[in-house]
Amino acid sequence: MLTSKHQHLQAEPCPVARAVDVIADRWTLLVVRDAFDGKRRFGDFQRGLGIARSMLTDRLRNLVAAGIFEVKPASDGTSYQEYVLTSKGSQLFPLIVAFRQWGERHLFDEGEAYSQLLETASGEPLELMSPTTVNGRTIRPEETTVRKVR
Amino acid sequence: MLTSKHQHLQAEPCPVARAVDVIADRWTLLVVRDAFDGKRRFGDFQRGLGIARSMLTDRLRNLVAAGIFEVKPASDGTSYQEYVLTSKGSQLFPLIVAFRQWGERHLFDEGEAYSQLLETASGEPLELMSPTTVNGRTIRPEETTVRKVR
DNA sequence: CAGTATCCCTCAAGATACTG
DNA sequence: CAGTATCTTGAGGGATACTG
Repeated sequence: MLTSKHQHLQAEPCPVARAVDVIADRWTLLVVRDAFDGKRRFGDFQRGLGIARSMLTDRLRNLVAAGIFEVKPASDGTSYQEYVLTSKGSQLFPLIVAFRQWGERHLFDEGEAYSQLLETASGEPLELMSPTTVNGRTIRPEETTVRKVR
Repeated sequence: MLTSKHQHLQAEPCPVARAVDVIADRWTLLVVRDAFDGKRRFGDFQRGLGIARSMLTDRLRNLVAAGIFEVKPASDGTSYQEYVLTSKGSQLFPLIVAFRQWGERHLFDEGEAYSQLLETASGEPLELMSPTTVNGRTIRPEETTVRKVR
């Protein structure tokens, strides 16, 4: 059996540390990205990513164990399985969008083509996400504090 | 010299893939988190994270090379350096907040304590970030499409 | 204090072959 | 097609010692 990750961060009181421990792995994040893009089958992920089969097996297992994917019987009647996002998994959408928006802004040359995320109905790109106060005002990092433990 | 990362994703047209390639590494993300928490010195990061010195050297080097940190002379007059977020680095704030908010909601038991991010002035936690259309309406993953290349 | 230089060991990762 | 099993390589990562 392939090993899972270190896990030592799961005892941390910082939610960032725990979240990083669960999903901040290159293959894991790309699998989740593809799931938001509608992929569900082992072969869909495997071909799209060019990931080694054993790696994909490992990542899918971890994602299911983490409650991010759930396994369902294949919708086409074959005896295989589909990996679909749970509610917990779907709530990773803002995280994937945050990766995307930062990448769009900072990792492409002027005029260089990139794949874009659009609102299907309007064809418009999304608004740039930013943290806001409860009143809806955009907040800058310097205006925030971490309260150590609650 | 310690090696940098694979880099093969930097040719990808998907901004998520490129961004993942640059920053989706456990230590890298925790260093950036600490930078938002005000840390600037090698020793600050090292003690806070318990990271091996050589690992920290490698991560800081990569972060500077990626334009996320810039090196400045120490503000206390010593001959050492400080690592401060550039504008590009500061724009990772929504990403870190996305990790935090997902972690808060899904990786702590009911009533379990966690370190919280607050608006300093009001003491209030931030609003839950979510992707919106240009009109400000919250959008769900199923309402979006990736347009392959532009 | 802020790094650099080694050493060493585990594990991540790909390649390949096999199975129901 | 959807995995599992095995093998090998090299990178990730910690520990320790050294340097300006």
